[in-house]
Amino acid sequence: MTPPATLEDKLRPAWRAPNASTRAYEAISNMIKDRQLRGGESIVEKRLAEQLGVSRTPLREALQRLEGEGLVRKSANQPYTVRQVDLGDYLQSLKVRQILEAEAAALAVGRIEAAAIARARDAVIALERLEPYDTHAHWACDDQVHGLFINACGNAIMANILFELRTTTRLFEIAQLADRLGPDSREHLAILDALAAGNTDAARRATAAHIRSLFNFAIDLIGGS
Amino acid sequence: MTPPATLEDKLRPAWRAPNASTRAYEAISNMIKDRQLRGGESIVEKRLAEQLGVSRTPLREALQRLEGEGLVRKSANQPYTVRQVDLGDYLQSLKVRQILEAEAAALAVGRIEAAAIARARDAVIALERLEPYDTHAHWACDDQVHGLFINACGNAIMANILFELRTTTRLFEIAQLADRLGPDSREHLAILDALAAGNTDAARRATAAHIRSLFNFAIDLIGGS
DNA sequence: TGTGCACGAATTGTATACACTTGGAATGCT
DNA sequence: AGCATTCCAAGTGTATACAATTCGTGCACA
Repeated sequence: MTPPATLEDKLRPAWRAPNASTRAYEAISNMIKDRQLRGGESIVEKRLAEQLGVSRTPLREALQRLEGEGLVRKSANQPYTVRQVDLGDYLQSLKVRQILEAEAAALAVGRIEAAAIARARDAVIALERLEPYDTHAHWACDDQVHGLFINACGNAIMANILFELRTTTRLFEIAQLADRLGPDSREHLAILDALAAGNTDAARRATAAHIRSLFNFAIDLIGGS
Repeated sequence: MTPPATLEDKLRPAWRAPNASTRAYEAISNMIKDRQLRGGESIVEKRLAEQLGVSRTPLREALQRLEGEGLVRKSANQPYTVRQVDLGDYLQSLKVRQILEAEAAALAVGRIEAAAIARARDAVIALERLEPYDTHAHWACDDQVHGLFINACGNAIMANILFELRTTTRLFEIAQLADRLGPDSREHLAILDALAAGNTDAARRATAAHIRSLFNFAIDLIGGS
């Protein structure tokens, strides 16, 4: 019954219908990032499986992958729970990011096309002018800027670690994210400037300063409330 | 049929017979670290499941956990393969370790009991005098020294990342590990000295130097062969 | 009323059957 | 011979049935 290899088949070498466990993985990952599943919430396998239209087997595979990435947690004979990133976790993650991302930015100097930097700069400016403010766009812009030098740092191991760290820091429930629009934009532009100028040390400093700024913002927010 | 909670039950709150997937996980993890499963080797699920006395379901759970830790890899519809850490991966991991572990050592200063440092020092010296040389003991000593400050750095996120990085660097097939006995011992003692002296900067420098030494050792080994 | 225990529904853990995919050997064609 | 095609065996992906565990509920008893 398998149809002979048609032109179409050869045109999509990578896409191919993703299997059930991958579908579940992506769906749950998005549900967590979009806060449809909130931190601390426990996941009932049968219910979620039916909701996603897969059986429990691929669902559990997806959850295990997510556990490896730190998005959910589990202990024996207990249900999976969506990871709750508390202030302590958040600050610790930021500390590691400060160290590693600063170095990634330094390593990326001279390895990024000028056009890519320009595009990121445009995205930052567009975000600032976007009306009304949009959380999703904020994250997307953040991804573009940070991804720019993280992926160009030439160290895939470092890039992977930073990818996961950024995923979990994003889980931290930050109510006043909109207040970060101004600082983020300014600091992102400073990083992009340093990268464009080919200044290794400035890139390192600007990135460290940006993350230190996030750190202080969180402390002020909690401490001052 | 459940027997009433006996004294024994209350005495072992944490041990409890581990479930099948945990057993499989630990068994496979050890098989990989002991090189019973060699890098690049592909894993046939049914065969390994029977070998371990579990069904494929918990076996696959174990493999997924191991994939999250980077010990095995997999692409769709392909068998799991034991991760082969090539020179590039090894050097990249070391680069990240150099940055992070140096910082962990610095953070750990003043947070470790003097007795624990003394014990680690004894272990280093005992290893050097051990006759005949034993690979397993070498790793155990390495774990003790590095674990000492990694676990004391006060940042669980950083500690986890370093734990996994150390696991994968250990996978790199280094034939001449015995040749590292001298340098490792010397450098480990330097780190312990700095920790004992409460010298933050010295701890950072000694740790960075140690990992740089591993880096150069690998390059010389490959380049000079 | 409070405490402990037993029972049971709900949920997680495991085994197994079966569907789908892959890789390769055998086959046929040019 | 060389190349493409077909088919089969081996292996991975998924569903589902069942076993084991957990946790709440209600009862018994002090």
